Amino acid sequence: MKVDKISELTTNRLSIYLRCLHELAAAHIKTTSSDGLAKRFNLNSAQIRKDLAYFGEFGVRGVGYYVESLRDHITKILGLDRKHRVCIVGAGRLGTALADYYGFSQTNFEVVAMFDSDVEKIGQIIGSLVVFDLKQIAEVVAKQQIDVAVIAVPANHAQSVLDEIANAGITAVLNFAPTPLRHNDDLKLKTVDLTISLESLAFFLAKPALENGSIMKPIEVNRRIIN
Amino acid sequence: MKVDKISELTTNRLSIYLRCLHELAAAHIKTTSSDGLAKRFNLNSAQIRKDLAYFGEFGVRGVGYYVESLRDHITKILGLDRKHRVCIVGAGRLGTALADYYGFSQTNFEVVAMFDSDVEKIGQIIGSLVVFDLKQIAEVVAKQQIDVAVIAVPANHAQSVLDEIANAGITAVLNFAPTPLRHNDDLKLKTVDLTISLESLAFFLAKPALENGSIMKPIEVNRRIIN
DNA sequence: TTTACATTGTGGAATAATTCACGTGCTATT
DNA sequence: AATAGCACGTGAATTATTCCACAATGTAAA
Repeated sequence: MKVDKISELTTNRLSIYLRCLHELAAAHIKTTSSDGLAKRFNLNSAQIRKDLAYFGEFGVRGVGYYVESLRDHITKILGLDRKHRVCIVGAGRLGTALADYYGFSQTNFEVVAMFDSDVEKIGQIIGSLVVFDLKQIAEVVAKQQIDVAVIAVPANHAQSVLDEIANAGITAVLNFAPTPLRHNDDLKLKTVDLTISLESLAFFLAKPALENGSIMKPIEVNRRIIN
Repeated sequence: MKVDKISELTTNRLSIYLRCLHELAAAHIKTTSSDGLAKRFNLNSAQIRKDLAYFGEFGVRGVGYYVESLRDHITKILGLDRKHRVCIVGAGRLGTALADYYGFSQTNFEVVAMFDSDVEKIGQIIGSLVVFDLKQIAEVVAKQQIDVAVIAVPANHAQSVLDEIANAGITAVLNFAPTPLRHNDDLKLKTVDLTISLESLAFFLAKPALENGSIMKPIEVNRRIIN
């Protein structure tokens, strides 16, 4: 199959498939099928086959996919076959919570440094990490070979923090500050905006019940997993 | 304009516009235009006009949009003109960080209760909140008039927690557990999956540099804000 | 009042994403 | 070895989303 660019929707789904494959492998299940996976996630099976086919022919007709083999392929595709070294900028509540977020260590991400500009916080020890002065970021990033940064500072500081991160040579950033950020094209910025998520719930609550279908429709289990 | 269903992409953008309108209003700016907004977010101006037009004709031709009036309209559309009462299930690191997350209080969301099943945590005081036993959720939700729940428990407990939340009558849930969850159609579930976000960064880092365009292209400022 | 100008609201084109549907190739059984 | 059955891989159809382009409609100035 030929494609110029892989959609982020596709790579997001690969993450989901991968997690499922880990579970199947742990349960000693040897093979699975696009249909089997699709049912778990309430996705279309053709979509799963297509997502995978962008990267190669991993399946066997009449059989499906070998769980361990597919898991290894996706792991490689997503670049999870090597360790990623992460720093967190912002040693507040959110930053410290993220510092020992289980999900990070789960998949080859390791938080190796924290930064802050607040003199009260610099030097503090959080978990097993010392909080560095943000001014030192370039040197620490170089020495520690950090390749991913997390922004966990208030919105009004996020742009300058991002600039410093970019300056330090980091090209992959996960941002929790609810604000638009400017950046060069060679830096990948992923923003997790909790405010938007919350407000989309509020919109749902604001809609008249009829529109939501909660009154008219009979009880029904929905297996939708991706919002 | 006539539409059956508003896309979530549209409502997410409304949140973004709203935040910007708050800033403009704070700066005493009276009017703005779809083009002015579009430039801030690197969006197409027609898209902004269309997003707004789904809900009414808020603009004035030749002038643009009155900042305060548009802000008020969007606030109402998103259901942010009334308080939402939030509970957080899971009093671990993430849950407690979320409990006093500034962004919540920013837009009419108030965290009014926390729950956990761990006897060590029940009864603890976090900020100004006591951690309740999850078993009590139905009665607390009713008494406190809670309408939004946040799931901040490990993935393996998330499904049963969601079931209890749904049972308690809550219909809007923000989920941080990285796992697919089953639910009825009359419940709105929004999942924030940090693992997927991280892995999409890893994919970017894994791609050969040429594909990313970092070598071939001249320096250029990208104003992209939505990933 | 007329004219010049700015910006909306929107039909329709273009692009992107999902789903259908079917030929292909592999396995298993007889 | 032949046949049946299953599930992949993928071109084509459908659906969703974004963007273009322009008539409509407002303001402001002469």
